[in-house]
Amino acid sequence: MNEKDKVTIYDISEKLNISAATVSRALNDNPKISIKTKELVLKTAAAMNYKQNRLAQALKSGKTNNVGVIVPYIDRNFFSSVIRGIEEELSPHGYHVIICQSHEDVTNEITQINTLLNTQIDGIFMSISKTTQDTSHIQKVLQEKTPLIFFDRKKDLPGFSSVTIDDFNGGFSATEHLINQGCTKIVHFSGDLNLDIYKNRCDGYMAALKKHGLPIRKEYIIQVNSKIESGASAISELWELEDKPDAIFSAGDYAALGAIQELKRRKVRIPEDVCVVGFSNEPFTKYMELPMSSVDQTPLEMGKIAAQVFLEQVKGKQTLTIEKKVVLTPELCIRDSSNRIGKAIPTVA
Amino acid sequence: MNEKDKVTIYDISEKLNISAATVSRALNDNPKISIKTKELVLKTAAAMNYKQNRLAQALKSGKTNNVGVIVPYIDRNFFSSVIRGIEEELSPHGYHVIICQSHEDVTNEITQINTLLNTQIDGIFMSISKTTQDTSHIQKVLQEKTPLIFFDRKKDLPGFSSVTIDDFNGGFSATEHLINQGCTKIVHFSGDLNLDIYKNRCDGYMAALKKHGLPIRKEYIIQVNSKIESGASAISELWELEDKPDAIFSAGDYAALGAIQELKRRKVRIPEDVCVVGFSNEPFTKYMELPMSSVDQTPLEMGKIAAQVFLEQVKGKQTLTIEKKVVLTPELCIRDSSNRIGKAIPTVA
DNA sequence: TTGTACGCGTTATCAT
DNA sequence: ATGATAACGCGTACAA
Repeated sequence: MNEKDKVTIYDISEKLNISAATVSRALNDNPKISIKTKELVLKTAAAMNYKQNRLAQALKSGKTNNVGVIVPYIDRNFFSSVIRGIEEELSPHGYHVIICQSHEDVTNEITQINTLLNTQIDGIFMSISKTTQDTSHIQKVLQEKTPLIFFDRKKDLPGFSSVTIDDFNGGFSATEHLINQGCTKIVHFSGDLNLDIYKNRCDGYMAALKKHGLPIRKEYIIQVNSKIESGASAISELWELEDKPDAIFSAGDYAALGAIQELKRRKVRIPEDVCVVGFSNEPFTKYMELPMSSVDQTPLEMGKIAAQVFLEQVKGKQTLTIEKKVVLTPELCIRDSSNRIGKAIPTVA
Repeated sequence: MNEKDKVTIYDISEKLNISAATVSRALNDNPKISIKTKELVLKTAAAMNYKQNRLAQALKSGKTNNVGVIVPYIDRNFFSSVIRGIEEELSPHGYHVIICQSHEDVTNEITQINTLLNTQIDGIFMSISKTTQDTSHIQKVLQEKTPLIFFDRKKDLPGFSSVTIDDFNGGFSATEHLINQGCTKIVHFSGDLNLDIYKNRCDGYMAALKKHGLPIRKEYIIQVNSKIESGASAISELWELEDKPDAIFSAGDYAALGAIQELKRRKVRIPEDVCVVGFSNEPFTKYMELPMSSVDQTPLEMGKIAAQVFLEQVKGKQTLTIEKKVVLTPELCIRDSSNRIGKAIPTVA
């Protein structure tokens, strides 16, 4: 009873002395078929261990039921959470999720979009890499009438939907929270300003300062990367200044962590002397020596909503260029690193 | 210049007044073709923005260049790291990685294997769910002559390759390390013993005790899940005992974290009174109040090696049932939570 | 070196 | 209700 070769609808049509077309109809709930033969087909199909070849189906229909997701790195908590959201929303609809990593390199991004297109995926989800400037490779996707949905890191291009968080709001509320804690000299660790998300967080930061009548000081805005060391050395730099800051709002959690480590090394008290707020709400933030405040980007929800946008898009195919921009509100998680309430605020010497 | 419909080899054969076969040959570096026409085809193909339809190719060849990965949850650091390893090793060879989540439920696992098989993937990588007992759905994969490679959580079945870590060794060395710190009353938080990995860690623990002449006490082996609360309540239970332990070796980091939190609440000093070692080396362990010792499972490497095993398997197709078992050695990362000796030494990432 | 013809497994159109 | 046939896009024996 070994089935070495796949059984096709022809095998079963032969066995039943009917045509392959009828078999196909039976398998696809086609109304134009008698219940008798339908049941017969279904039964023997099961008996013969028949499996639909979705490849052939796909070639015929032009739909693969596969989508591609392009992210910088899949093992970054934020991205894997978004992917989880996408997968969980899409798999009940029969879609499979293919993952690609750009390693923050446009070159990879380009080839991945191309090979993804070649495999005839039904849609692409993508967070652009830091090095993506030119967008011609993305524009090309539009011509293939393949839906591409940006999440988190997007480019503002006509014809593309996106799901992002309100990074301006995130930066604004984090900064305002620090002001409410009594901080007035607030430093911002900014990320790569080529990415809108970091630009917006920075804008939000500045807007909050402005609203509260605080000066925007150039030397208080420092470009860092997402490494711990980067945050630490930024602190070293800052502590050379005459006028030392009393708060850090970092656009990333790792830089914030590095800052905290370096501040401790310098015996600076947190949050008494300096408050710190990060961004991303990485899992480690709540388990730190001093649980760190951070802005949560609700990645799971972001993934689910991106998937929903995709589903809408493929359903209502008539409207070719649907363009939907969803903006989620981030959530500020206040923890000990920026919570002075309940702690005695020391008199400044 | 809008190309609404995909251009095929027929379109380009028409334009050049040659046969589609010749075009195909040109595109595939077939030796039986003149350099002239080959270059001509390549040039016009590029000009017409031709893209291979890998779907048709796949249907023809029986190879999709897709592999499936089935894990409980994709946003768990360990799994996303393994997947990263698989992706990075396989993508240079033209493979795409499809991800599936079992949510620790065999039912999902079964349907995922089936749909994956229907889409004609070239291979499956999988870590079984906690609830997987019966393995008939896995056995079926063998008949389809589709390679399936286990990683981390495996079932010992003939015909299947696997890449795992030596969990026995992990449990053994962690326990021995605790003994070397002077601990004699060592508790083990065990995971679900349905999974070999947890059984082996437990066996390693017991072997270390035995080797050093320490008794194996039933009340010192506690079954926990991978939640923080589970570790905390285990401590509460243990602290009811007359004879309180002086060390915890947990088969998971989250339970270990819960234990540490509860111990602190009870003013138990770590590592002076109780040493703690976890398992998995989750990112948060090194950023904790007290950086936690843990056993690293080298997930990235595990993924890469699993991918290599797969590649070998599809290359040397002649040998049908190759069965390769790779066992990696885990790495004990000693940090403050179990380091009574050089306490001042800061832990390296 | 190039062209012809067929098949991969399905589904859809047209007859019957 | 069912059957024959074409077509999806490609690769490849076989023939020329």
